[in-house]
Amino acid sequence: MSTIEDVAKLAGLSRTTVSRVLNDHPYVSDEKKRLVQQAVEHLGYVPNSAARSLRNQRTGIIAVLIPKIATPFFSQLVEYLEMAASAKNYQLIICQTQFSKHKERKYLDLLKTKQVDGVILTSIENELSVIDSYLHFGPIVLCNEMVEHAQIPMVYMNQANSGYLVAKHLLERGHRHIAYCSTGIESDGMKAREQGFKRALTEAGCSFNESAHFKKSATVNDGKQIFKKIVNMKVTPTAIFTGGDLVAAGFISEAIKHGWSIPEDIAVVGFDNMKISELLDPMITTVIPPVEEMAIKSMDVMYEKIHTKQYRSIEKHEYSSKLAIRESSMMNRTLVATS
Amino acid sequence: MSTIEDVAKLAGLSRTTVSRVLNDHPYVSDEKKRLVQQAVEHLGYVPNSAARSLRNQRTGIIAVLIPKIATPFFSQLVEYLEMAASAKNYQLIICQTQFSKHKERKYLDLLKTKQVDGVILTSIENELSVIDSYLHFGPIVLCNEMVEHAQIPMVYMNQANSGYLVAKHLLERGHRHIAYCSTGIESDGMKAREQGFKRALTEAGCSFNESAHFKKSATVNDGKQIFKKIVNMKVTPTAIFTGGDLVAAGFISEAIKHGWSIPEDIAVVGFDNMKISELLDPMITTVIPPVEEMAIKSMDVMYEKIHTKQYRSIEKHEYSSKLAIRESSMMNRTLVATS
DNA sequence: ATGAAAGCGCTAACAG
DNA sequence: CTGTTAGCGCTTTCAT
Repeated sequence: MSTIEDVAKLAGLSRTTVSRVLNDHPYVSDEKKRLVQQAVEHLGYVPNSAARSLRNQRTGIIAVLIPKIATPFFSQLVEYLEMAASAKNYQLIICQTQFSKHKERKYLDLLKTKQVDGVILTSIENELSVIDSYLHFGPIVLCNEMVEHAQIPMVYMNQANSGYLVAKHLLERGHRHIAYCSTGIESDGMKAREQGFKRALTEAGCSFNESAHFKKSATVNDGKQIFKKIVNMKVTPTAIFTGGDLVAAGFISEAIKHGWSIPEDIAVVGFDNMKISELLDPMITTVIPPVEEMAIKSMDVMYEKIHTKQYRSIEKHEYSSKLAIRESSMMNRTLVATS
Repeated sequence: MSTIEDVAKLAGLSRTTVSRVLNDHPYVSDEKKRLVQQAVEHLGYVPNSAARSLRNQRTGIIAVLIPKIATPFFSQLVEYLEMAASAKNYQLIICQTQFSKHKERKYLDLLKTKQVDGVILTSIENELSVIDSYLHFGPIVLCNEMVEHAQIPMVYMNQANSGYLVAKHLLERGHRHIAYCSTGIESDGMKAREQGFKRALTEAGCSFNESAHFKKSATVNDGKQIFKKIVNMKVTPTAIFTGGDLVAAGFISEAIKHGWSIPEDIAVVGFDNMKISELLDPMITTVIPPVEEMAIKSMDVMYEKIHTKQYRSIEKHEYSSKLAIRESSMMNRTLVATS
């Protein structure tokens, strides 16, 4: 492996000049430039990045902390994050926290050891104060998370609006009795989604029945269980917002197994726009989160933070999701008063 | 940010001793050890990894090259790779090649610049000779790819066996006319899958009809198209191996739309064990690739290569997939002679 | 058991 | 426009 010294010798120049050529500095004569390029070519020289990192105090690497990469939503997010990073000549280190406080802290330490120039958090396991304390060592950007008063730049989807959109859509189709499922994640974002949902109901003069509020639903199986509960309700809802496509899929599959028709017997709306939502029969109406926008913005913000070195700031970058209206909710219901 | 020098000063010792304590070297008195630990604690000192990398000529980072991370199979693979890396105290850099030769080469350069200690390739875009030339700069492990005579360690699934398993299963159910779909990827692995599939047929004295061979099928839509073609065949197959769950899903969805019953009218077998295969009605019989085993082995091999520094070697580590028999093929067909 | 000193490979003052 | 020199933070001979 040849070093800059070897190149300098071969070209009959100093390391400085070689370095200048390599880094496109001005004030180098075209002749020496050529000389250097030839020597570089000849030796197959490539600069050593550890030496560069040490000298420049930057690594060109950003860590992305994720609960589990195989979750469709997150792998999607990572895909866009990687593209955005690549466009800015950054590498991405993937860190799976597995929902562990300890792992999250361990990975945040990458900031202290200067192994990365910044950290993107896509979920938060530790107390805000813990996260906040790391801001001393480098930039952190919250992507897909929002914490009310944190002095950390945040990029997230407008969950209140998402919830509102779904409710509005169902109300417009004549539904007055709509079930709601929470994901079990108790973030500010999830609270906002619920509030947005309820606000739409209130505005429509429609009350929300807490008995139709299902908590901690995230999996296919949860969806199946919810159907079983709904079957036994005295007043069954005419629509359900499952909060996730997997839950919706499980719910629908169980419903069909029991001879129900979707959306005739009950309309279903999911969340995430997973591939599966287009493959089931009926295709599932779902919320499309602004994944690409969030990824690009997060990287932009990160880039800016790295360069201005101002890490602590209250910045909220909000993006709106869209509703993909598909078969599972595609039917107008004759208005019927339900208490 | 404090350095080892600061720690040394505060503890009233030399950098050497501090370094010895930090790296668990022998021959340090317990007293000085304590002194160092106190100083480290007091200053919140953490070693700088760029300096370490430069000095030790190792980064503790491994690059994983992947076409697209959001592909379920790959995100699954990355999940396990990250866990295996983490267990060995390595970080993973994610590189999406987007099927581009150029990007693949660019990322392989990470080996030259010594930004990573090794590269795991999960697909191959460039000529073998190109890849091979990088072995000069560091270890490369092929994970999920197999190239006949390459002197690069390989970890992969036994595709011949996978194809054989599927054909055997369908033959046992009485099928004599089975359609086959190729993925469009022309790797040795894919060829082996096809050969294994055909071998089972031959062994059963059953001939394969090339008119029932569909090429380049990878997406849901491809599956739908294939159904349309099958409908119009003079002799329709009684079973189809779609080579992928998405293709299977598309095929089934289109078939049902046309009033066909699965598996009664045609049995369907997919590949990959994607979540969707369990959610459709009927649930899809599919091949479960040994993802976790491959990930763990790849990391083991990588670890060994890094430490022995013997990068070029012919090593084939083969793992077998399993067949998840589900509804889409769960039916015996009365034996009927077909030409 | 401990320390002094060299050096990993690179870049940026500074001087000319 | 070009070269000399110092130093980023760490580990490891080599002495003692």
